[in-house]
Amino acid sequence: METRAIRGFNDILPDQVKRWQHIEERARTIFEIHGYSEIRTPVVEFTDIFARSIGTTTDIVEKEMYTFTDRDGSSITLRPEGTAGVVRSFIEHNMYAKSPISKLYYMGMMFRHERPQKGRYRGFYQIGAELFGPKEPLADAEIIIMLWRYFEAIGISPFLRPEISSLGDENCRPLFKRELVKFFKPKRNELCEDCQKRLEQNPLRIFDCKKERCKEIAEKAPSILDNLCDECKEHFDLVKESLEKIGTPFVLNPRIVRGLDYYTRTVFEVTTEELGAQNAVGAGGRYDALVEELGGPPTPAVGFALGMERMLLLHEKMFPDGFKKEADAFIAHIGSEARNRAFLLAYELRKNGAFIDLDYEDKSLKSQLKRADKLGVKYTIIIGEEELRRGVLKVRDMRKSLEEEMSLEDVKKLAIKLKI
RNA sequence: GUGGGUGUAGCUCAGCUUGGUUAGAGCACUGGGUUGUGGCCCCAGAGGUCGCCGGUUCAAGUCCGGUCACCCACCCCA
Repeated sequence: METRAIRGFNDILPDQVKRWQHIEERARTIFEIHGYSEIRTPVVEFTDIFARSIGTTTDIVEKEMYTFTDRDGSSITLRPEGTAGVVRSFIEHNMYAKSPISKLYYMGMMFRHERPQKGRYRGFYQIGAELFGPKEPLADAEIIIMLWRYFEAIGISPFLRPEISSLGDENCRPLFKRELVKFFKPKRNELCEDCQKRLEQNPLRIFDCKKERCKEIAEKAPSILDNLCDECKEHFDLVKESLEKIGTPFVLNPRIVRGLDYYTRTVFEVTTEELGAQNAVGAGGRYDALVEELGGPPTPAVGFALGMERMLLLHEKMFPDGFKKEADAFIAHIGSEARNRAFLLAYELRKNGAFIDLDYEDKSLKSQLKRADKLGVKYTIIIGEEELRRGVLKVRDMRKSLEEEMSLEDVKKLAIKLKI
């Protein structure tokens, strides 16, 4: 048996974790000032929850889910995305009865059995937000504005292209689909094999095809944005207007097709050129029918999900220098008596909130200073036998190579010096 | 699920074309040069199932077959 992680699942090692924490911490602060609260839902749900929300004919449900039979015979699935579980929780805890509006965000691991490649893993992390209750376009706008604000806050917005569109509602979308079929039918034989299938099942997806010929044909196809019903058009116009007022950038892309079936009206996608084929960093939209479909009361909603690993790749590009918390000081000691005293001092300083490290064994002063240097500390405290006798310690400024003696007992004064 | 590329030290890689002593380099690590002072430099040391299995051969890191893993792309998506 080889000792290794399961294919497509990665360890996030200490060197990387600081960056992860930074991205997560920024999400928390930005989302919370917009009124969102974190929710943590289980990583497994009954399979049915995902099948009903994501759509039974999507690739995710058809061939990418980690589905198991539980001991009682029920079918359970590792969550392939976050919205379904949040919606389930929203319904189960009657959140709609407690408040007309619920604003929730989540972060955590998702699971899809896909072939791994750059920016795509079987176990991956998403950060997402969901806004339940308001049907007004201001809600769509706010969530997109918050999303963009977040990208700016973590510094990756220069890499990103925000695109928005509308998919219409139950009135105009079916009509548009019929229009599309009417347009593509005569050119059926020129389309690739996949697109011929899409023409039957979900003609909107032809817009997703990467084949040159299909793209060429699709270019002349009618645009959903010209075929919205009056209500949807007004809604979309108001979303755009609000974004413009705030100054949140966006470009119209009437060819956005989401991979999940539940979206209605506003949809958006944030893409990048920097990541190769997996170019979607975040995406979302409105899903006014999902809560009701999963057994809740009719509740309009809008939300998004972001790919952590993809944001991280961009963040590394933007800020290549590692994110490392540097120790405030290192304590070097000479002799076993000094070592015990150093251990005690470390404890006292840490009680004062300082980040202190030291060696546990008796090593040469040279090697201890070497380690202090590697840690990048500003100060090294030296306690030798001689210092111990005189009740002092040396504080060495590693940058300036200057040393200063201080009392071994006056920890407060020492702490103040270290935290300059 | 399909195609291509790559697997040699902790990391980045050379060696493979043309098989031949104890498989190398740089970085990192440990010790020393300084009996108590880091970085730069010098010296020494430690560290390897050459992904795995099989075949060819007197002899395989090197050639052949298979297999697994990783990466990239298709597909799909965050």
